[in-house]
Amino acid sequence: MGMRPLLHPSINEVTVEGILHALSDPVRVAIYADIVAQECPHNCSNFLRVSNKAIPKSTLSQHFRVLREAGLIRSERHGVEMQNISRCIELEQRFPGLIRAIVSAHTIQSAGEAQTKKPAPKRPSRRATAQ
Amino acid sequence: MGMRPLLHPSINEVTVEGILHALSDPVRVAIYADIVAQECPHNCSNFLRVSNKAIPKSTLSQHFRVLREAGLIRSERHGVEMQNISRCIELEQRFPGLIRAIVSAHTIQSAGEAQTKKPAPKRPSRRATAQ
DNA sequence: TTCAATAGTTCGGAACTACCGAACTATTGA
DNA sequence: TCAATAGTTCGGTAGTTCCGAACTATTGAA
Repeated sequence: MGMRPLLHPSINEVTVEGILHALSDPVRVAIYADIVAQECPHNCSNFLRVSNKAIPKSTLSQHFRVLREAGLIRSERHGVEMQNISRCIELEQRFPGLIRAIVSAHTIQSAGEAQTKKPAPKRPSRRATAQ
Repeated sequence: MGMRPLLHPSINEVTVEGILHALSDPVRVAIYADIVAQECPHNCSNFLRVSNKAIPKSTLSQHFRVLREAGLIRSERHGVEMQNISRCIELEQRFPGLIRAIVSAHTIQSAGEAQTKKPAPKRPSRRATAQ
């Protein structure tokens, strides 16, 4: 099966639920925060290098797809690599303050976690920690 | 099996991921927006009366539990009914601007949907509309 | 006190979603 | 043409969500 073309929703197809769902995963919100902060060319390989996490590349690929299809990022192939950029200007127009507030909340939480020194008590999480 | 006591996380156990996950469901964000807007005593029955949706009460009960365990609401039994109130003051301290931005985005989106008159193209949605 | 009504919770299974290894496509540079 | 690199798709399993049925809990009558 060939590769499907990357699909990006138009800005007014973007939903709050889609955005919140996409960013309700600790890995995805970390990826997205990185992209927004524009620390380097943003793609799967780079994320693995920067964050020293061991995430399977198939999983990472899915995460980028979720971010893309939620309207959070725009992905473009550049040679053998992918370039992912934030769509935050468009998003700011549609939902003022939303992205900023989420990224800021993520930063606050990360800072708090770093202080308490515990590896990762982060989430409500699917899998494990069930009710 | 008896009923378990309702559990509310302390404010610093509350996570961004938990909040975003809880509000990434169209029904839950609608419930929560209602609670924040303080339109009436907030509970399952009232939500069914106010929004004219037909949601099974077991599902609704789960939705309230998710909101509660994400730290978004505080639930208290009052006689035969439940009273659910927003924890927005605490939340505003922990994650400034977050709740406001999400509720505001939800309002913007709802307004847009009302205009286009389509019944409900809302979601990224589980079930149906699979990729 | 017993009973019916109301409000919400829990259980269980079906339907759905996510994760990740393996196999694949795509591009570049030797 | 071929190896290397980067990412995607597939498939199966593991986890999550939904919702009807059965349950618990509280109130207000009879």
